[in-house]
Amino acid sequence: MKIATFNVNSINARMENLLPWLEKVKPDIVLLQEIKSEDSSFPYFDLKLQGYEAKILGQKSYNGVAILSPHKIKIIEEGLPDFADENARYLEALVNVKGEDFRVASIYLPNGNPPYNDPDDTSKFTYKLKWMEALFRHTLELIHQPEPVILGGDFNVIMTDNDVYNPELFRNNALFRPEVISRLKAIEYQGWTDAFRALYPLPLNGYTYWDYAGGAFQNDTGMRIDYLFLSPKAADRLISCEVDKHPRGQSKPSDHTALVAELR
DNA sequence: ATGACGGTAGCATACCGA
Repeated sequence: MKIATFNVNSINARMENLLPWLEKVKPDIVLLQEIKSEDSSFPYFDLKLQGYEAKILGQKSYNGVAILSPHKIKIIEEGLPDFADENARYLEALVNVKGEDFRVASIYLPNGNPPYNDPDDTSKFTYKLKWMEALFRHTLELIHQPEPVILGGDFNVIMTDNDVYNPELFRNNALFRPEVISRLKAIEYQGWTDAFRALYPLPLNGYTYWDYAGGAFQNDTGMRIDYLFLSPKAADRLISCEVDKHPRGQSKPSDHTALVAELR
């Protein structure tokens, strides 16, 4: 069973990049973030031609998450339970792969940095912390589910100094603040396994994002902010987990790339 | 110190992003 997470930074702008990647990698489940589209503009037909059914929690212009699979997808949650959110950032489903149910969530955690025109505005950071606390409460339930559970997405958190090309430059950034790192660690401590780090200990670079500006991809000045977290039943079956840098090097790429794991 | 670069809405430029 192959599962991937990929922040595509607009699905409609990314189809020429995404479709060849699906064709080559053939994942059983794909968790997408930042689709930046709603039902009326989502490319259901072109994905179906590639063999993929799609379920989405859409939003115009910003955010939006989706789950793709050639197998049957049953939506369980649209948005985090018991959390009023005006943004489309959480979608949970059961996907039946070859007779077995997997519970998966596509997560687009808030960025949390202030708008450029108002650096003292902390409202986005407060929202990020609240969002993480709501996620903590829900993952506490999820880890006890009978199916293997995979949480995947763009978590917008840099966990350690080894996960960013220049830690000092980001020390005060909302992706790297101690309040945010401690909240993601608290979720991990519930018993989730960071699939990439379980197989590739520090300090190996597992960057999943490189800024469009300044030749960041060519210079490998990136950060590791996309994750696949596995419940114990899923972690016991982990075979591989790789950052697939290929789509990031193609024309018209997303600024993120895909993270792919295989479970036996 | 700042911006780079890219997407969307909608038609000039503002907002968002990591």
